[in-house]
Amino acid sequence: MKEGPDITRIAAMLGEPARANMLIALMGGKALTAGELAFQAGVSPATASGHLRQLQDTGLAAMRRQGRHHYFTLAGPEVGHALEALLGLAAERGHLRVRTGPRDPAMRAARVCYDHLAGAAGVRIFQSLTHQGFLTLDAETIALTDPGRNWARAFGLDLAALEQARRPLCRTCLDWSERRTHLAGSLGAAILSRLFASGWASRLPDSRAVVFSDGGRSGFETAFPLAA
Amino acid sequence: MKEGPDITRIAAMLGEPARANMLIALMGGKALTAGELAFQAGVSPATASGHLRQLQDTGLAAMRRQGRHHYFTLAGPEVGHALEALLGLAAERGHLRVRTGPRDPAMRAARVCYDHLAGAAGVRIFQSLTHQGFLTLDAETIALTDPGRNWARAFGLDLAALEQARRPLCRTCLDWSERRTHLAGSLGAAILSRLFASGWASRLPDSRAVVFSDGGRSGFETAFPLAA
DNA sequence: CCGATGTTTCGGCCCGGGCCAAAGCGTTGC
DNA sequence: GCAACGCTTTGGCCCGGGCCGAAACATCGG
Repeated sequence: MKEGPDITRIAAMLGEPARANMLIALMGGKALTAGELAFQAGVSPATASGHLRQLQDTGLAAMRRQGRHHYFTLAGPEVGHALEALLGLAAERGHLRVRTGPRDPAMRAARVCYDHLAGAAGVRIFQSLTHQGFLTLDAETIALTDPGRNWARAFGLDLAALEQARRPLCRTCLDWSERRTHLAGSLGAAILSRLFASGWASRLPDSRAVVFSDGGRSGFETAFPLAA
Repeated sequence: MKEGPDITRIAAMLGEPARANMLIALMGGKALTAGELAFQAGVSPATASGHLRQLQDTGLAAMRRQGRHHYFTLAGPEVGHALEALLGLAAERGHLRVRTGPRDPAMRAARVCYDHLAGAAGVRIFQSLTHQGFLTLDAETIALTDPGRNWARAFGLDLAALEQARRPLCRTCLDWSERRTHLAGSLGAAILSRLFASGWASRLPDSRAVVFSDGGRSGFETAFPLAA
């Protein structure tokens, strides 16, 4: 009965509040320094350093040194996806963190999921693109159609550069708040950066929540119409 | 930074080898007694009992008393899916359990994933049904087409009964060994039971691995042809 | 009833691992 | 250079929780 992968090392990492807090903070997609992560997790720098080493050893986090700062990120999109999956199960089982504050509604509306947009707004993007025939869902993967490629260019994305990347262009990710699929992959990431660059949306400080400006909201709604 | 669900309770459950072993044993879909789970996990009955209580308290396992036996199962399909997701990340990160024995190839070929078929054979079912136009993938869900309904009836499934159930008819589940989608949901479960009932396949004792009989294999391959 | 079997509860041992303060390295800036 | 800053390492404390044996509880068969 000892076949297959070993869950326990990874799960043990996520099972410690300090480490889980760090990883969830990193789901914002921004690289954070060891000190910032220590603060987020509510532990001393020394303790945080130990945890961060473990996260690297298990392949969940990656480090980049820059001067005297050490910047950490999730080790890859898959880590973000696994976290979102666990968040989904936890939400379903009613395991909630204590201080579910006023930011919670904002998180449900729109939030950063590692490097792409999740929440109601993320789901809307996905549905709009599929209903307009810009995305097709095949047996295994989802892909951009030719009309979809035109749309992407019109939206201001550099498709050539995106397809250069090693990671898949399109990928689905399951949402813990909406229980629906939203768009991940390099395309999902590019759309999010476009939203930020165009000033339509911006991040709430120290949070994964994303808020739209007034003009941004209406622009978003016309750019991603729902089924006619 | 305290919004959203709390991962740690669930992750801590999976982070302890004894509990993880129990849950993985339960992924076979069969209800197991406390004693059997104790043996699977390699701990004393007393220890196992404590773990099983915790698994129930966190909503991961469910118990049904039957005489002096207490039968345990996973608390729902979502638990199985979350486990499979973690297994996928662990496999990708190279965290392998120690004694990866001769049963490993069999597991990759075909295994039970909670209540449906996974592994190469499970992926084949999914691909065959989609290529033949029996399944459609919509933005959010997958569904059986009208030709698909005819196929299902011809295959000996009681569609009316399946649609009666509260759980969705079709659902996708990501495979740790194949890294592809396979079919879950009540339809996936029904197909698996049909394979067992028809004698085409059977379970390896004390394992999640599924083996085909000689006739069963050829029957399976004609019943689920790959793309023409 | 009484003993056999399966499961849970209780008590106590003990180890892993989280935690911090203090000391040790690197890097940056003056 | 030297001092300030950021991070890591070390050492030691301590608590949570896994583990088991023994005893209590439940169920079944006779």
